[in-house]
Amino acid sequence: MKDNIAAQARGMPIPTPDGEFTAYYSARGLCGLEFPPGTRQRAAKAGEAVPTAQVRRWHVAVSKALTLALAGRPPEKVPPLDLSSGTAFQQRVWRALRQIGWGRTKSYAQVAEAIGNAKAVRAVGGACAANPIPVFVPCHRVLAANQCLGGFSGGLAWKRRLLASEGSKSGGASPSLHPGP
DNA sequence: CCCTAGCGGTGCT
DNA sequence: AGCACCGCTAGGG
Repeated sequence: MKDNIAAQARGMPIPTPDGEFTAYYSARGLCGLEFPPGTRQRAAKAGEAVPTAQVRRWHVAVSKALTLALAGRPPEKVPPLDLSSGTAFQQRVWRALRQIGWGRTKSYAQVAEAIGNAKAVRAVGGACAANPIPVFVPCHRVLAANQCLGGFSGGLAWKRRLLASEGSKSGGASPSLHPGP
């Protein structure tokens, strides 16, 4: 899969009230999103697309959608996501994650069941950790079985933040969770 | 509360 | 091939 253009690994900034995110694009769409620096962040996949007119258009849409999401309003339309970097298993998980609606949550076990591999619970966690596009691929909507937070590669503070913006209770039922930083 | 065993995918040797 | 990670879970001290 190399509809490679100029192999330009440049990220494009998205200023938000919560800090500056960085977005990466391929020829197929958004392929990576980084949280603002400061806390833990993931190593985003490098984008390969030069900022064509289309990429710029995507970027505007992504920026708008992200800002909306952070403001607690579900983005109505999101640009195409390029998830081709993942393994077959990861892509299956990510697709399942995208079906979890705004404000809803699932456990890792439920996601495993949803992809028809009920025992691959822990592997689902691994796939979530490898998610290149947080927020839009809502890995933050996956909680531990006891409604505890579970983990989050971008830092649990972000997971809480995202859940809060969706009106989800992040383990509110069971206060005895091991929080994070 | 803590500990353990079993689980599946991934990435490194 | 093997092996050591893990954003897990269920079951027992």
